[in-house]
Amino acid sequence: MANVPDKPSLDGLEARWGDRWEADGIYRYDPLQPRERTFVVDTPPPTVSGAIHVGHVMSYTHTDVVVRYRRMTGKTAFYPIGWDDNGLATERRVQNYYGVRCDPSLPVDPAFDPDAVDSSGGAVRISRPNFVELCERLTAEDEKAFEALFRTLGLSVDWTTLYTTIDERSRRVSQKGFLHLVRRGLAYKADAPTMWDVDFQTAVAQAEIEDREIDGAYHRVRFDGADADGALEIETSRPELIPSCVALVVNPSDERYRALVGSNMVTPLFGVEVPVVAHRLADPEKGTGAAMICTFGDVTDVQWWRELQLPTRVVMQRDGTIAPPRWGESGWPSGDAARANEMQREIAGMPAKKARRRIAELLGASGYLLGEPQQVRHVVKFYERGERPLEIVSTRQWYVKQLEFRPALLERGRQLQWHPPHLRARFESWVEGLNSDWAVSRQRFFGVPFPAWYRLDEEGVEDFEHPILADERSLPVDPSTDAPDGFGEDRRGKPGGFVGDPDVMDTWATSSLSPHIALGWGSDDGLFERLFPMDVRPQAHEIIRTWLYYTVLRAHLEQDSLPWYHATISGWVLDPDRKKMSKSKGNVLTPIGLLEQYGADAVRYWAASPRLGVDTAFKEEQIKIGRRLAIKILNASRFALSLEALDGPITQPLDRSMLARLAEIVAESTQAFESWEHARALDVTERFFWSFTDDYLELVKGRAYGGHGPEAASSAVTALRTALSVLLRLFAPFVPYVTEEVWSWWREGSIHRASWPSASELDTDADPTELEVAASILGEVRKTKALAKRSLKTEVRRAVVHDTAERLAVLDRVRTDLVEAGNVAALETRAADGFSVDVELGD
RNA sequence: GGGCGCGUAGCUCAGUGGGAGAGCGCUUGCUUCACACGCAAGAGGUCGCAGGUUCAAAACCUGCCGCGCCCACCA
Repeated sequence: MANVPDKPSLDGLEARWGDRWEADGIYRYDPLQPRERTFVVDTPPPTVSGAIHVGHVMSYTHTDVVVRYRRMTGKTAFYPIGWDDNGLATERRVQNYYGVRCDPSLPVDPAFDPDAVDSSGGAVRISRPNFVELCERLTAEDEKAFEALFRTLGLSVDWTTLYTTIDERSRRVSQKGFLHLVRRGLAYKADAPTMWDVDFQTAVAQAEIEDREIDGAYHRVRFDGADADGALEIETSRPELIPSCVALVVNPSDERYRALVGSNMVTPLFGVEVPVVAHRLADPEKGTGAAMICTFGDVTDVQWWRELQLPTRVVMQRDGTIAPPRWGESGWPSGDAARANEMQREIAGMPAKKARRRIAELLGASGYLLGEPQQVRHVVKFYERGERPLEIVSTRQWYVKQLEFRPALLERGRQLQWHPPHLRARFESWVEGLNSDWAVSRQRFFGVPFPAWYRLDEEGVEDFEHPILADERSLPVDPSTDAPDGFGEDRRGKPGGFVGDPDVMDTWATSSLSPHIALGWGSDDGLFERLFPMDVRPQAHEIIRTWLYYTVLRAHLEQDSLPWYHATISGWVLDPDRKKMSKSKGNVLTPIGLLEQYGADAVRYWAASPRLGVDTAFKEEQIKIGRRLAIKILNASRFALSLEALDGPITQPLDRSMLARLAEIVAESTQAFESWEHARALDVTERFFWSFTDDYLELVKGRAYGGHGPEAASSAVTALRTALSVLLRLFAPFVPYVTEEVWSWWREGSIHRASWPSASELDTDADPTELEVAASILGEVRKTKALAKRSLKTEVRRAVVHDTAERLAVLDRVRTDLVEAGNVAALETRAADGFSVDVELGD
């Protein structure tokens, strides 16, 4: 009946079964199934410009295991796949890979050859179309690598659903979502201070900011009173911003300065009169208790500037250098405008760091710097992909409202079922800490453009207050090449004509619509309406504040709903020293070699072992164990399937007992999966499996070969095959290749479309005790042989089992198997309170 | 400063009211007719510390110590 190979092997299973599954459409979504029989996953589209590492393997395996389980319970899976290729991550990779920079002012070079770029003299500037072409070219290559990995790993995604975050569907959905927000007043354009990366020269959002500790220096600086009496000392790490100082601030309760509040002081070097103001956020404990307010040094400055309605005097330019004098001889509200301009010329064009040193010298020379600058390590905000501290500059950006929805979003967080539950706290602390609306426009190139244009008045000045929005039916549009309705392309850039919005969306503005993209929101096949909200969002914990948060926000605003019912959060894979893997540390482990060396099942076994939410140190040993398991499955199956005896009724107590125990395992595994605890499901199955091979198989081996007659043999064989069928299915979500291979030896169809085992297939009337008693006695016999350094074949002349009457009665039912497996000549029993076995070995 | 999590054998981790566990590693054996990519066995732990609750605590409570992360602050 079974077609069992002589030398079963794991080699080549990935390619063989991968092709077969694809050809047979095993993992294809079935749109005819009703929603309740569909399992819908918001698969993370990985950032293809990033390194493939073992963390991907772990988190994607976690999801795949769960999907495979659901599929076997009779559901069809909508398990899409996408690539996140849009955005700054790709641009940065293209810049480094080809040695280029995008310069939108350059015309297209039709003859541009990326392979001929000579960047030895610094990055080569190329046009925007040429740059975007390179982005597309490189991401296409990166996507191939990811697809190869995901296919080898055996992810059961439906490859017909493939999308990328820059493709036409994603652009259409992103633009449609944006237009809805604008029309409902939930997105708006504003000119306001924004966090700004001076190298990438783009706005960034709060979610993309990280703190880093860097070297700095506190400078103690004296401000003289405007009326010649009184002076105020402040401490600042950014003296180069003195020209943009608009006020000094103290705490209203600070007795030391109370008298000065309301008076004016004069900025050193620049001679500008600024008021002393009081505000609760001024901390008397910090520095001198008095601080200067600049436009803008940090977010507190912005808050002071806004709440105290201070003037604006910006000196920091978008490229991170100090602006040249721009207020003219009379423009400075300074007692000595000529000197102020002279001072600014001293630092104009310098990057902040250099200007800081120069200003410190000038302050020192004129006696305003008190003591030496004090070197400190301090924490500064950086764009997560950036290299220099963020500046705050005033720019016109699109924003999505979020501040006013904080209470509603917290409630959404409570409705969502988190696995593990405690990670909801991260979501909550993020929502509670939001300090501004979402700055969603980026001054970049490889992204989804805003479907908006601006009219030019007769002077050619843009009317930002009244954007022309694209018609939803025309999406996606590119306002840099498409003209708005009612305008010909010849009106572009002309007075009385229009210009396109030059910006692109934050990549999260697209990714936050991943359920909408995957389900084809806005297309008329009804898929979105049927399957939204999805069942589960799987992801890693570091992007709770970005991807998870933004997706919840968008679904709340657009659908007044959660985007999914569950969120499963995988931990990180740490390096063996428990350090986070990162490119800069050079400790990133790529899984490709591991997959080649150990096989996909082994790697998946390792990946599925940690629970959700737990960071785990990488251990190659765990992968070897996975391989050992896969090989064991192969060999145990070969044994069970190559026995000659025919199937027959399961009559023997040991056989029934084993199946009864297996029924418990089925129940435990099922319950674990239903509780989203895949690791426990694997653990209970694996634990049983090893005792199955070590104890049960050994106990019935002689009988199965026919040593006690055909009926006893067929009972064993049938029990073995019944158990094998169940075990293979319990293992199938974790090790899909080896289980499919074995299944194919004796069963029709794919195991991955077989039904999840149920206790009703097994003997639930029997008692698992027989197996347990037999195994424990066999263990004692083995121990005696091992301690005597004898072969396990050694005959036992006499074994005396001491145990309770109940257990001795149980023993009696499995006596034959036990005697055979232990090679026991005489097995005697004695009633006793506790369990022990006296073993007398033969010669 | 606020929050979350963790601390169990050399290592990686499971166990959440009643016997201190698994795998790896180590040690010692065993060519046993599914498997030497194997099998069997052994050694190894005051369950971070202190107090409390309980007949009973690794588990529950309180405090402390250590580690990691998140948020906030960051003059």
